[in-house]
Amino acid sequence: MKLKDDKKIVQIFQAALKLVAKKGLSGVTMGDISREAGIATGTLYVYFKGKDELINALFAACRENSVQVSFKGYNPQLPFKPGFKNIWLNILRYKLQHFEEVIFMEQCYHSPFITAGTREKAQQLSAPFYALMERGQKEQLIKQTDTGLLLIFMLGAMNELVKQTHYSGITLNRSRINSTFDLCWDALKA
Amino acid sequence: MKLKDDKKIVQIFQAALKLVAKKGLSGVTMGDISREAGIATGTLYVYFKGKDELINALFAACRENSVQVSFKGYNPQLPFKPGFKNIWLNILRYKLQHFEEVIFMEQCYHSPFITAGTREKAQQLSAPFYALMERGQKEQLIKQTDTGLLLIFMLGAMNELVKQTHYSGITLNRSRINSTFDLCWDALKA
DNA sequence: ATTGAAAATGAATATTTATTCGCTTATCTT
DNA sequence: AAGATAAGCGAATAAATATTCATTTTCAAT
Repeated sequence: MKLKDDKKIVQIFQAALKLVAKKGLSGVTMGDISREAGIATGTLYVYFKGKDELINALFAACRENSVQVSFKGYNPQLPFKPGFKNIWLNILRYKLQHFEEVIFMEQCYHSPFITAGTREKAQQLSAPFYALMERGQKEQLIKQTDTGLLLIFMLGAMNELVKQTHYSGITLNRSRINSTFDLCWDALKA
Repeated sequence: MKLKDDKKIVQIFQAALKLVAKKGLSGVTMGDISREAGIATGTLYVYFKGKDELINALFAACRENSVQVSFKGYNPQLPFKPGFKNIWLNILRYKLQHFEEVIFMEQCYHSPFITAGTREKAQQLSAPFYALMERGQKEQLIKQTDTGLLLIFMLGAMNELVKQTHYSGITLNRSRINSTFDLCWDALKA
């Protein structure tokens, strides 16, 4: 009995991400994915029931991964602002290093592939972000505006930053990253 | 001699926008579009060479329209901040009222449909936005950070705001809109 | 009213793409 | 080492989709 290879799933996911970032969700076929992953088309169907399942699985994996990485090194005992910056940097770094995931997630949101269930689960993973904002409000450090609004503002700006960085070839050196954090902090701070 | 009907092009565009916002670019077929527009599939090919041309034309039309609307009522003689808020509100209102275009543009960016030429032309239309930021900097009212960065920040946040507003059913009443403007202004102000 | 040129139609065709399946190859168990 | 079980293959098939085209309808000019 040979076992399904986890490494191969990673290969498939990476192939799909690369292709979607390059050509968009609508431009990517199962044939493209298998070729890019270096396996036969039929093999895709050993790992996933079909295209839908593949896309949903990838979507869920990306989401889980990104949330998990965001809070790496966060210690609620320490003061708010450095902790917040830590998370902000985690997110930005993640998005920069996983640009393809950013694009993939964006393209998926309005696709017929992602099921309500998958979407739901993704949403639930946002809870820690809300909690973070509430802490900042409790400590009177950030504005008493709806936390959803604050998060949208912060994450939307970051997303666009990452995308435009890629297109326009701006390099995000440390100084530019700090400038951007300052924009964000000035926006949110009480 | 019967003439091609401009109203029909609008119908086609609106059908395409509606469907893309609902199902994503990858979920929309020429058949869907013609059905939604209330015309025969073959008629689409009277107006456009094919799907590519249709998508590119719609992309260009959306972009031109949105830029044009953004500067409505802007008078460079008047002080910067109210002028800036005027434009900011124009953009926000436009995006809220034309949610489908927001989604369509987003989905297009990484699709194989949009040609380099179309993309180029869209980019050129950004010039007035850069000029606006430069004015604010000259008057020492906003941060001396790279204008591209400032714009990305502002527009990215708005885009996400509009999207999340639709999903989560937040209603953007006047007070909430003003809160969001304050976030934006605090971010940019010197 | 008649006519001609263009628009509109939608069934038929061509093309693309997802999925299946009979077969081969690899790996685990005994 | 042999047998069994599952992975891997890719050509063949099925399904979905774009595009064409022979025909009909519309409408402005005469």
